[in-house]
Amino acid sequence: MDVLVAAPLYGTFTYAWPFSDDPIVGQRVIVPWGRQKRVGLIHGLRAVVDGDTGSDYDLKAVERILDEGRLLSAQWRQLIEFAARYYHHPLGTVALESLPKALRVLNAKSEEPVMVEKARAHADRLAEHVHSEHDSPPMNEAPALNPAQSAAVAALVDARGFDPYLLYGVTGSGKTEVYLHAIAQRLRRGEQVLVLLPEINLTPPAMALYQKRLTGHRVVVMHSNLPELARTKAWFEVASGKADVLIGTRLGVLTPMPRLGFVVVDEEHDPSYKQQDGMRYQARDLALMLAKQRNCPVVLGSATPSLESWLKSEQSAYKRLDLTQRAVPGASLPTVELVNTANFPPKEGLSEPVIQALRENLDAGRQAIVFLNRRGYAPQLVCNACGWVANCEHCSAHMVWHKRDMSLRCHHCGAGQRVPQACVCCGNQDLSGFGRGTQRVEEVLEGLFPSARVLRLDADSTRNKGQMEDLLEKAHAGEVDILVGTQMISKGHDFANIGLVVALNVDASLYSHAYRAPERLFAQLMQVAGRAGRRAGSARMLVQTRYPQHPLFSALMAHDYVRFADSEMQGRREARMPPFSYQATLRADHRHLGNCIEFLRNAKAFGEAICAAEGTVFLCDPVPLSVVRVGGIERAQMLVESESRPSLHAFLNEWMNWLTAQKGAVKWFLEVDPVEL
DNA sequence: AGCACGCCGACT
DNA sequence: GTCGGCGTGCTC
Repeated sequence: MDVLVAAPLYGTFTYAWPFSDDPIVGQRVIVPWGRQKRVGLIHGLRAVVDGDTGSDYDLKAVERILDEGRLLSAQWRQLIEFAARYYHHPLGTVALESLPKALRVLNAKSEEPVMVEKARAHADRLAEHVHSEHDSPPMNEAPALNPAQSAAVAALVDARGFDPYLLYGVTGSGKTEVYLHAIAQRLRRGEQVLVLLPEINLTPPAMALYQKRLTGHRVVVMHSNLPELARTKAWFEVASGKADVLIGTRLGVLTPMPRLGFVVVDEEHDPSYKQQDGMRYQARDLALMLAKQRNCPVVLGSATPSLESWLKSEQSAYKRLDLTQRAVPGASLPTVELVNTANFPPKEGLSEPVIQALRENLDAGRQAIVFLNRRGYAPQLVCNACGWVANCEHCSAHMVWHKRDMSLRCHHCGAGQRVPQACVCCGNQDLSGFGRGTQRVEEVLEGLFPSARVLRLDADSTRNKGQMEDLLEKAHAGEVDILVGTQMISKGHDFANIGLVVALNVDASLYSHAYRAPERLFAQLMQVAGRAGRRAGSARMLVQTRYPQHPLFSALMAHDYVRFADSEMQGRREARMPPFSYQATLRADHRHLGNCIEFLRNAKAFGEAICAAEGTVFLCDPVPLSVVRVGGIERAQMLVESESRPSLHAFLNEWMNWLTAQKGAVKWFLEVDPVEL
């Protein structure tokens, strides 16, 4: 009997089966595990004859059966197995950790947490899904579609079998309406639908909309912030096939869906689809694999598709559906103007033309957005006498000054302390902030426009539950004149009266060594531009930059994603970078950087021995991460590249054999298709 | 990952 | 004298 257990160990574990009932693959059990007990998942029924395992360990017996029947279907296991194989992560961990906590950890008192029975009973109580073309009510309050939207809906409704689509639609072109209409029709066929969104913040409004419009169908949400019972209930509802629509963040893709017939990945370009710890998967890519395995259509939607998806559509691997016009008649995209900071040096971060535009916009009685991707008051606190800078003691990073709560905070490890009264180094009391974050820009704006109502929207101002909704409500109700915020303000929210958008602090992304930075910046600027002019009336966007001649801006001014994508794609093609090559990184963490580098050097030497014959896989030299130390741990990594995905994975498989055999204090992990480089 | 064992420094 | 820091080893 082969059992999967949540441990960072590759392979299955063999146990004896002492019960008269036959074991079922996909059933949970309790197994003895060293000195403890763990939840296990039956993965194979290989019989063990008379305790003879053919190996040298003592066979232990399964202790208890947790599920009466099969909990996890073969279809679900197929996706989980693919993910574990592709991302080179232990199968037991992948399988167990994708389940709600109640289903995978043992409770001290009763071994099966009460929550499981509650959630299971809740799902059992729901009416069985009955599929009928006729009693499925029509969609409520559906606005009329324009021809491009109708064509997209028709394609998505008619699609049969595995059929990937890229819905390329400018902001405000009504992609959500396309999803809703297509989903409504597909639900009538008795299919379950998976809708992935990049962020938790986007789920409440999506949930409200989908529930309102898809009456008669059960819509549930799933994300990591959901209270444990709610998540377990949602899981059972979806896994039992009782719920029809699952709206989820990336982990939603790992939920079993027995009747799955259609998959939507909204804002497919969004970097949040990439998990950044544990199994570092790309949920968009797993959604594609899920659709392939389940032989159903999948639609990726974006106004600024990832270059990966764009290339696929150019190669006709994905069918393109274009929405080139904004859905609301009269709504237009803002005119984009560049403010050259060489000619208009900013005072306190804002240049004269920007201040002027803000004033005019206020006078016209319209709202403005000021976008800058940096929270806090100032990214550095410096001593004006000796030049000392407040640094984090655990990380190689400056502490960020948060003036509101008089604290210094490290954005890498989360450490916080009070702002010192005087310089730690020389005792001078003249300390000041260097650079500007959202809090400081908020303060500057309040000083410049004393009668304007300024509201800040970032991770700090929306920390508490419901705070985000409250602030957005204020903005929608017109109780705000200027909204200052990070990228948070650019995602999904539909403000009615925005006449001006200002983008600050964009230059670092233009010539960053992170090769995806321009792609990300372009997407952010297009997205925040899309917040303006959603209703009738013209709007402006001002971008403050020292590099107005950068080609990114000419594409932005023309609202021309295709031009941007073409030029970026050409650069990637010439440099043989993704999507024209495939990458993986090996990272090493240890208290001393030297140990990380040494480990990686050995890994490189071994790796080169593996692939010397073929020459299709290239290993780069180990390098320290740009922020070397976080939380007292130093980090280094090395990049592995190949122009052939199969070659890369064949290499990684062999390399893993060596890596898993290494003993030592250096923690390492592989990342396939890394985004941050 | 957990968890236990074991070995050294610094405390009531 | 022990409390507890974390290096090391193990899990069918």
